[in-house]
Amino acid sequence: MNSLVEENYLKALFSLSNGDGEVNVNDLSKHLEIKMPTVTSMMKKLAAKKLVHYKSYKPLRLTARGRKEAALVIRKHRLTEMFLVEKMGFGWEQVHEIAEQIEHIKSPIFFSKMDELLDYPKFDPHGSPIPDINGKITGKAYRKLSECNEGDTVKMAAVINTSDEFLKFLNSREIHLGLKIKINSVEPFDHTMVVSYENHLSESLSHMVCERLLVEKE
Amino acid sequence: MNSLVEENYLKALFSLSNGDGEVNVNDLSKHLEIKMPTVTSMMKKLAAKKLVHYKSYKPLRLTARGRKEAALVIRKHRLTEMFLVEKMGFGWEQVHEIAEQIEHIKSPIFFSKMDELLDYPKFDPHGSPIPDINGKITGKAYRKLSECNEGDTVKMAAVINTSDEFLKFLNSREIHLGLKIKINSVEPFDHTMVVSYENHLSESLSHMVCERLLVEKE
DNA sequence: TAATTTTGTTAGAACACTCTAACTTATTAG
DNA sequence: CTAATAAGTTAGAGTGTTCTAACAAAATTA
Ligand SMILES: [Mn+2]
Ligand SMILES: [Mn+2]
Ligand SMILES: [Mn+2]
Ligand SMILES: [Mn+2]
Repeated sequence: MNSLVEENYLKALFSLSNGDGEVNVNDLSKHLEIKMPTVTSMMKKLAAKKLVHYKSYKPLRLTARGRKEAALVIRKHRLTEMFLVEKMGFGWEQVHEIAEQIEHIKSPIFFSKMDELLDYPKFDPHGSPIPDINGKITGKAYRKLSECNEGDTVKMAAVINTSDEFLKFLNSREIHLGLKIKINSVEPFDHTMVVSYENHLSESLSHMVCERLLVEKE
Repeated sequence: MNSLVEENYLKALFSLSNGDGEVNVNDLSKHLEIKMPTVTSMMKKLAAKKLVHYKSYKPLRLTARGRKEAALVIRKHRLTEMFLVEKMGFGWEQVHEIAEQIEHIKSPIFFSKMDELLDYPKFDPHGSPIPDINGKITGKAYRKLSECNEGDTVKMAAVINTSDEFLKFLNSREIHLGLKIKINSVEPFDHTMVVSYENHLSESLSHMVCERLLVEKE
């Protein structure tokens, strides 16, 4: 059984893993806001538990077991977020902090009950895929809104790096998952996009914003 | 802000407090399954935080602040149990262990949302009163079934010291809160009661069981 | 009352997790 | 290719929570 602290390290390792699955101590340290020596010693501990491949001065990699256990924590996090939104009436900008705590509850039945009540959801309220009970993730490859072109019509599929303020901004513009957005024009200078959707006929979205919106082509 | 561990000590102190509000280190130690020296040092820490009155070799007493903070943890515990039963479909024998963990979640809005969704419940699934947001408890004085007499008809109001096995036993006899029970006879030798209710015309309940059932006189 | 048992405290240590300071290895810039 | 910078490690310490061993006080028994 992993501790709350270990679970948070595993989750961070997982989400910082790119294509090659490598993570730098430094990046992990910054992401968790925990100093590098502390991270190093925790990596040795997780290596002893066969959850991380650790070699001095080399990038970190989760083992297959580590990846699975990380995915199961992420599963609990995302199921919780979905439950909070769908069954308790929270806004999508309110649920991350609560899920950050509830993901550590030790009670398989608690999460399987959530799963059942939600009718086995595939995505969390921010559009991120919910890993299955074996830790397998079946994620679609969405594209960033910022990479789309003038004239495209796209559908909102997910948001990246979901901070409170960003989600509140989206709320203020009535941007939500499933929304159909038409790209009217792209400013060549700063990549600001002018888009229209529903009763918003001309809304400007900065490049920062468009980088954080994942969409599907129609 | 109290830690998870401190919250568990406060809760234990509260529930071990009798009329005079005094608790022995030894009883607390046994209740928490934590050795006495550890308890002593935690009591000094809680005393430094003005949550406990501590004098060497004297019984422990919660301060007014300590009592309030304990009641607020118990509030979170009981709200959670009620939510798990009423909104998630758990049995009353399943919820205590989960609530033991969720009571430590730091998120006022999470618990106030539960309270709202449950329409401000006054009792938990075991009949224990839920303290209000100020830590005030308005508990009725029920009586033990074991103290009632032959011929009495009573209504199930609460269960004491709710263990898994005990609640499963009650389930197996279809005994639940609100149930009307008639006492047919009391065995003078061992105080076993023969009772009837609903479609159970003659059910024997040992003294141990009757000691743990709280009832209201009709 | 005196001996014994129970209850409670002190001292010292261990484990989990965190930090700063100092050092080493790897990467980047000139 | 060196010099400077960035990344990573080691050593040593601190906080929170727990333990065992030894001792002291209080309560109980004889
Ligand atoms: Mn989240
Ligand atoms: Mn977390
Ligand atoms: Mn309970
Ligand atoms: Mn608890």
